[in-house]
Amino acid sequence: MMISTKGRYALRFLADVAEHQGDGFVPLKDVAVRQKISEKYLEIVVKELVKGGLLTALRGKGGGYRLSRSPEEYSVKSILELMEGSLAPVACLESGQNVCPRSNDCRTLPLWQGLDKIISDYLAQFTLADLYGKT
Amino acid sequence: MMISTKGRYALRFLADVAEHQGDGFVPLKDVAVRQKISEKYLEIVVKELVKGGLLTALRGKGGGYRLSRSPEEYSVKSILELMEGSLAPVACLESGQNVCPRSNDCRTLPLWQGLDKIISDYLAQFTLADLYGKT
DNA sequence: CTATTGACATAGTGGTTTAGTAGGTATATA
DNA sequence: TATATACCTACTAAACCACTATGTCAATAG
Repeated sequence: MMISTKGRYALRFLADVAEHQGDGFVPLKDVAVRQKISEKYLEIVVKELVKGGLLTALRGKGGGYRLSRSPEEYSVKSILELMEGSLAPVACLESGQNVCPRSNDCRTLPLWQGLDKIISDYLAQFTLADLYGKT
Repeated sequence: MMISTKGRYALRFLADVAEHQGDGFVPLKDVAVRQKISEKYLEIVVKELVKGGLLTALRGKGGGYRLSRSPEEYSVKSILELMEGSLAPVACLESGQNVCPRSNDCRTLPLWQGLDKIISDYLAQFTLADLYGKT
C-alpha cells in the first residue's frame, strides 16, 4: 500500500471544499462530519495543504477554508505528492535519494522506472474537478 | 513507497538463481555475496519463496536452491504479490478487506481502481526471464 | 563416522511510520 | 464579550521494516 490515509483524506477534504465553498469559507468541522473523518486528525492533514498553498484559510467566526485556485488546476498527482512526500514505488527512486551504487548494472531498475512513470502519468490525468459533483 | 526490500530482494534472488543454477543448486550464501545482501535477512525472504513453491531447496553439502519452474513462468506481479501480500495502492482495495461502507458513493474509488489496474497490468507483463542475462 | 556445508526455525531489536488524541493559543465575527 | 474558528505543541499505541543472534536438522565428502 502506497497511498496512506493522509493522501486520501487530503483528496476528500479538497473535493468536499470544492463542492461546498460557493463564495464563502468551509469550516473544517463541517467537512469532518460529512466525510466522517476525525476532526483532530484532519487538522494535521489540512495544515499541510495550507502550508503548500493549496488552501486559503480564514480564522474566527465565519471562517474556514477555500481553494486557492480553481478545481481544474489541482492535479491529483500534485496533491498526493505533497501529502505522501513521494509517489515512487520503490525507495531507490525517491527524490533526494542518493543514487544507488548498483544502478548501472541493476537489472530491475528499468522495471521500476517504467512503473513509476505509468503511475505518475495516470495520476497526472485527473484533477479535483473530476472528483466531485457527478452524483 | 509500495514495494519494500523484501519484494526487491526476492526478485534479485530469483533472477540470480535463474542465471546461475545451470543443472545444480545455488547456495544462498553465493547469492548474498553477489547481490550484496545480508545473508540472514535473505533467509527470511527465501523461506517465503520456498513456502510459496517458487523455489525448490536441497539441504546439506552441494545443496541450495533452484527454480521450481522455468523463468518465463514467473510473472513479476505474482512474485511481488507473494512477498508484499498485496500490491493494492490503497488499503480499501486490499484483498480480504471488508468492503468500505462508503464505497457506493465514494468519489475516489474509481480513481484507485484504475490505478490498481494499470499497476497490475504493468507488472504482469514481465517475467523473471526479462530480469537477467542481457548484460 | 565425523566434519563440514548448507537449509530451516525461533526469537529479539532499534528505528520509523501511521493514525490518531489531548490540551491549549490566536483571531475574527455577532 | 461570547463564540466560532484556525493554529500550535506534544504525546501515544500499534504496526511495520530491516535486520541480528543463536541455534537445529539434513546431506555429502573425506
